Amino acid sequence: MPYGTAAFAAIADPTRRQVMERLADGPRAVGEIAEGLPVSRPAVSQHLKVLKEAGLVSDRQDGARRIYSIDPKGLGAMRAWLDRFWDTALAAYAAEVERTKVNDSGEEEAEP
Amino acid sequence: MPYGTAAFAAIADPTRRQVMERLADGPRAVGEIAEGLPVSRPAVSQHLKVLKEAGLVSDRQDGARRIYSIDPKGLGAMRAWLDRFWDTALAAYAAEVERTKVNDSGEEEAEP
DNA sequence: CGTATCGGTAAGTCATCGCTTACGGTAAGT
DNA sequence: ACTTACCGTAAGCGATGACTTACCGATACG
Repeated sequence: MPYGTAAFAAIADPTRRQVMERLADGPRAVGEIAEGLPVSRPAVSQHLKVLKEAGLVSDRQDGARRIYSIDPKGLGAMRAWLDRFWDTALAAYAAEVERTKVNDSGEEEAEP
Repeated sequence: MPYGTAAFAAIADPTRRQVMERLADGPRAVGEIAEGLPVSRPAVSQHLKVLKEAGLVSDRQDGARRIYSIDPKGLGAMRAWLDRFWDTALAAYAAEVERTKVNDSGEEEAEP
């Protein structure tokens, strides 16, 4: 799975997650996204480039401005990975809880 | 949300995701996890420390060995964040698709 | 007891990342 | 055409991170 790798690395950065949350409200231009963020506008541009290459956002030209939107494709890949993982992990955890519960019930094996 | 931050940073690393996938099959000792991975055993120990602090794994002592298991708590936090985000993002995307479709249908505004 | 296995920690190195300032190129307004 | 707004890119810097080898405490085993 060489695709989802970029997405996970992309959302690892807090600033990038802030950008994503702003985009969740709807499409925004770069300047609007950068306004209020604690970093400069060029930094936001670089973050948007990373997010785009990860398949998490898409962009469209609108005159002199550039509008960025969420691209559900990348998000879907991440969710798929998590879900595939989630099932087996939960099963293993349930089995582990069961095992621990048996041991806690007062069984000992060798040394009294 | 200062909690999920650590989890996202943790699974951003490919080696750490490999560790998680091995743990998905069931609890494992450190040596077993490290075997076959392209990094040294101390490196795996450091990765496990990060995963533990992120709430993604938990550990239990078994004699001289230390058994690690998946902790669904951290995974749940990530899923929650993604899901909360997923809904609004999809809605925004649907609206955006609608908007684009209207423009694609052959409307022009000013310059012929 | 002595010896071996298991695994966490310390110290140091090398690459990568996120940020800044400076610049250039395109589109819109006058 | 001149100017202004908008935004991507280049260059450089400081910080963080992943890895290695070396070391050490703790637990089983003879």
